[in-house]
Amino acid sequence: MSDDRLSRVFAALADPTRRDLVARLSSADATVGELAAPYDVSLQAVSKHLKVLEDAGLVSRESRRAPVRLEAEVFDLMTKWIDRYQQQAEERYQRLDALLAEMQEDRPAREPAREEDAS
Amino acid sequence: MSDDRLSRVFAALADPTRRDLVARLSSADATVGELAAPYDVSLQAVSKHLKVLEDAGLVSRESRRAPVRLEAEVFDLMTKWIDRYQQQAEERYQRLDALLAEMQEDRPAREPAREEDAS
DNA sequence: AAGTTACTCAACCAAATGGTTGACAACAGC
DNA sequence: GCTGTTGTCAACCATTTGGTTGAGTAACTT
Repeated sequence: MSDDRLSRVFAALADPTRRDLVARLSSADATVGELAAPYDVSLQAVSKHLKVLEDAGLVSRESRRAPVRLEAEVFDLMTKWIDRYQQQAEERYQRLDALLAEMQEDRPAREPAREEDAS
Repeated sequence: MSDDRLSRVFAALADPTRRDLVARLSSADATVGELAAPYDVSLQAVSKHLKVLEDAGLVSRESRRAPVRLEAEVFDLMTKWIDRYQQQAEERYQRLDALLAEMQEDRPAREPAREEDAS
């Protein structure tokens, strides 16, 4: 895995267990033990998942046994990236639509309607 | 990796090369060869990256040599997930702030100011 | 101070990932 | 209908990932 910030955040959220941890932490802070309880994997496995989330900056803790807290600001990193390219793509499709519409308008003028095209 | 849709999308975007492909495709459709040109990895590697993006529903093609097209709607999947938990977390923090503010107001009434606290 | 509880570290394992090279398939152009 | 170009498939390799178990550390409790 690449180690840049955005890559770590996306990679962290690519795992359904970790997404579920984030979902639960959005309702309430919780300790590692509390977080681990619902899953049928070992506590160590959940501890590792939390480390991945922590390395991505998605969660934090003040000390070992302190409740884990969601760092929701990191979401902005993602939404900014997404919005940028989504917007760019949509603008492009709008221009394409406009172009097609323009071609539709122009054609009858340049190539007058035949019988089949007439209303 | 889990095979649910959201996992595939996040995993696909966890790689910087694939994010760059998406970024470039947001400006213009392009063939596999065109997309591969700027990178110093093999064409096969880029072809694999595109397959990952395609399996995630992020890009599509009409035929093998046709230009690759970005499917920007998939971004909505992510933003919906993100927004939901970001919003939930933020509301919770607002309630926490409100609670703290309330406690600040209440304390002087319940526990009258001692000398040190007085203005 | 000692014991329990809560968590992490370390070593290991199987499977997935990102890359390679070589052979193959499919489509344009002559 | 060949031929060259474009892209994919297959096999392989090193590294990473997500899981395990066992041992260790750190912090409450008494």
